Amino acid sequence: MEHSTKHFRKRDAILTCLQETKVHPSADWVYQQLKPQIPDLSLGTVYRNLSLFKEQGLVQSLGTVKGVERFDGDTHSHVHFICTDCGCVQDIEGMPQLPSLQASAEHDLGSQISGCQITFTGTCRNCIENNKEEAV
Amino acid sequence: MEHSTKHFRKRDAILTCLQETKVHPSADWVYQQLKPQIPDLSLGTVYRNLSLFKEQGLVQSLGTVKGVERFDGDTHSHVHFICTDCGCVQDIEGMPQLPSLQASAEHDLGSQISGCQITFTGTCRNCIENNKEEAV
DNA sequence: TCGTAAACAAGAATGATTCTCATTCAGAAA
DNA sequence: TTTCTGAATGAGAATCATTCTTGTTTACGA
Repeated sequence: MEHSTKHFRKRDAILTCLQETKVHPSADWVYQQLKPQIPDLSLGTVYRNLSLFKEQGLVQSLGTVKGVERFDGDTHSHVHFICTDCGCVQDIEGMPQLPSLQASAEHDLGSQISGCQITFTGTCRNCIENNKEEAV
Repeated sequence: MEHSTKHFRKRDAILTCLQETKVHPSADWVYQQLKPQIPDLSLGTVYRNLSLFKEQGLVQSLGTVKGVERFDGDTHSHVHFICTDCGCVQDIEGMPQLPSLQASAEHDLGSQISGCQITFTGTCRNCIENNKEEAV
């Protein structure tokens, strides 16, 4: 955090919030999260800074889940699992095939590749449990 | 096409349109495409059938590109390249690592995985060319 | 102290997608 | 054939995430 003058306090708070959570949040989640500490925060500011961070590569977008864009403050290349039921997102560790996959694609397309996004979808453990209960 | 009575003519046309193109279209693209042949087609019908096809697994969604959901009538598991400049989508063939990657993820998460989506992003050849020209 | 540019709040505007409701159609039943 | 029922649809309204606009505040250099 180089700056942190009053001028950047909100920007810094948004980035920190992104980096400290593992929920892969939406803009609105970040807003709701910070609102109590920063009552005069506006949702537009969250959106504005989020897209700024994306440009700067400080944050990556996972695309939209149920119509809402989700972000990840962890920019190292990794794989995600998205529950199509509740919309939660989890990291998948490991995946030793990743570098080779990326290399194949680059070979296929030339050097034009700048990003790679791998997403598995399905039903998370929680939702599987809940669905069982409902069925009873 | 089992049915093709007047009742299903529109539904069939939408599915056929999806399956015959390689552009990975949006709902509106499909609508614009079919409108000349089917003047009384409504955009709502395209959306309605598209989400029906998704449920039935006849069509897969690639997620949103520039805020618009894109679809693929080719449901066999393959990899996509999306140009962040013009928004075009291309298939990437090959990728022998795919089955192994999927297996790893399933091992990691249990048997809950139902889908996998791999997307590379970057700038397509056309846009690279165009950018060069603009720079002159 | 001024002037300028960035950051911001608040709320309006946009636009993709979904929903509502009245209508039409197909196929079964009478 | 006529009636009935449920699915498919058109047209347009409603929704809701995201972006844009306007006016204000802030930091900072001249």
